[in-house]
Amino acid sequence: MAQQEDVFKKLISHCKEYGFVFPSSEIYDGLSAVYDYGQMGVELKNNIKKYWWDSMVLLHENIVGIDSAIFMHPTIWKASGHVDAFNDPLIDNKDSKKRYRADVLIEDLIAKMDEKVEKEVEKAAKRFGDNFDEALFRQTNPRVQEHIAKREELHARFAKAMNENDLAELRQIILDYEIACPLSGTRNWTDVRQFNLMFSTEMGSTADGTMKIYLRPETAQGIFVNYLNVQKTGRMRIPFGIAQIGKAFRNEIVARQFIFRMREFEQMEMQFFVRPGEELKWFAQWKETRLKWHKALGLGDAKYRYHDHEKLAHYANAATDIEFEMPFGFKEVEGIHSRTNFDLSNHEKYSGKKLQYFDPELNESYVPYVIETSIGVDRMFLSVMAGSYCEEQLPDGETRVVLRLPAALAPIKLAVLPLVKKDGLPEKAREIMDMLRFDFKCQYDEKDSIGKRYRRQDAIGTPFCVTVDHDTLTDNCVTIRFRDTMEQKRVPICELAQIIGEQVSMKSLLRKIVND
RNA sequence: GCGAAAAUAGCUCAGUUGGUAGAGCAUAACCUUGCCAAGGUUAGGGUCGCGGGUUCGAGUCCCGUUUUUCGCUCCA
Repeated sequence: MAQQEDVFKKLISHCKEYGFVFPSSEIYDGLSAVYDYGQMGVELKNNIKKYWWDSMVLLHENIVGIDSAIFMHPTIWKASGHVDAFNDPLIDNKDSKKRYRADVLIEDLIAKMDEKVEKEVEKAAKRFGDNFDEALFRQTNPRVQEHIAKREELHARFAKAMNENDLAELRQIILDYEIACPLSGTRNWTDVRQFNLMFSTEMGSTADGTMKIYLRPETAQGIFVNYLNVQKTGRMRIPFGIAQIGKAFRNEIVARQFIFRMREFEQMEMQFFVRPGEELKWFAQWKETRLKWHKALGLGDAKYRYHDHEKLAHYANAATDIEFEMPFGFKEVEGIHSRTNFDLSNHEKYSGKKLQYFDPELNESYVPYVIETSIGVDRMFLSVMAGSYCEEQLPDGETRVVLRLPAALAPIKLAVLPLVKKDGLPEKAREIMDMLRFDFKCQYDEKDSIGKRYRRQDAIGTPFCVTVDHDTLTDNCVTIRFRDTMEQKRVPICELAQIIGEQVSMKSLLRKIVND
């Protein structure tokens, strides 16, 4: 474990040192759990997105993409259940370190007070037997009256505090009524805090005409609210899917572990609309398809596993994660959920619009069921980096740091290196650059010894180095050096585009998914 | 959120009982070599995370704060 933490630290340093990931706002001490992608990182990230996008919309006739806005009508988040699920006033007991909903603690106390009244009534009923006038007893008994008064006082105070969202008052109630933690028994409470996992802002520039809106906590809803638009204008027939890549925002209580859990993150989601009753069949199929997509990268099949959910979210009837072995253990990279018709039927309810699909084969209308595949781009990025980072012991005793990135994802596809920076070799190298730059992201380097330059390219995962030497000027051949094996091969310049093209194209990855 | 540890150059780290900041690598220039990181000369780069305090004097001691990592907690 200590060794694994070590690898993780090295990976974070490597990301910074070679321009993959920087802490956000670094010159201002950074912003907690926010990161920026650098010049290498953005290329890798874009390539990951392209691999996913092509695997969805290129390989499936019945999947199309959209790009919906981050701002959405606020009612959408009521319909999706996000507003209700995360609007609770929470309080922590410092001794037991347990977190409670402040309103529930107080409601429990009120319930206890009610019980006391009922007990008094029960006792009196036993004592007086048949002659007992319960209503009269409740109205006149001083002890009952005392309980009820106390209860009413608390209830009024509580209701007012909840109404005004007065968190300090909620805490004061807990202190005044000496509510103790059920676990530790102490009254050592933190402040009451409102935890809303959605970021909010205001739309409209004048003070009175504003509307509270949220930054979307998932991209899925943008697909749901557009599903009929797409279905009708694209003449889609069930089953069909809609794919989307975009930013989402969650105000996590604890955001940590580098780019693994961030408050601003990017999702690649595909919602697949199916007939009711067929959802579990499709769920199983997508589970398989998605794992194949991951494994095609060649980072090692043993690094992936499924994690089936036992506790299901409010919208799901089946769910599984694809986990990747990060330096800090197996962690979720992608979720595959059978979301039933929860979202669409709720949007019907809240919007008042029919969101049904007419199935010409069954000759009936229904609200489709949905299978969701949802993958975090940043987590995927981290898994690719972690799976590629390698400190290799060479036969001569040297250590080589090499990023064994899948060639199709590598930020730089090839480096063009003149063996010496004189005798016309740089000019020849530039010629080769000019020839290949339209097809591949190339880098030119003439500084330092050739070995050093190879290692620099290894560190950023460049799969090919092309070296121009004195013979090149006469025979028009160059040495191509392969990152993973360090092997070298002499090839004619005119063959370079083909040799490299085969290896670095997305096609080579996509074919693996289709053929296997 | 609670607890622990840490923060000094782009990276990894030294820095003595408190006395005005160093190395290696990296970066840039020139010379040299030329197929797997290690030659020479030179240069740039740090208000030691930030803010207070103690002191004649703080990178060093004290307090607060920010950020990061780890453990709990949370994660629709």
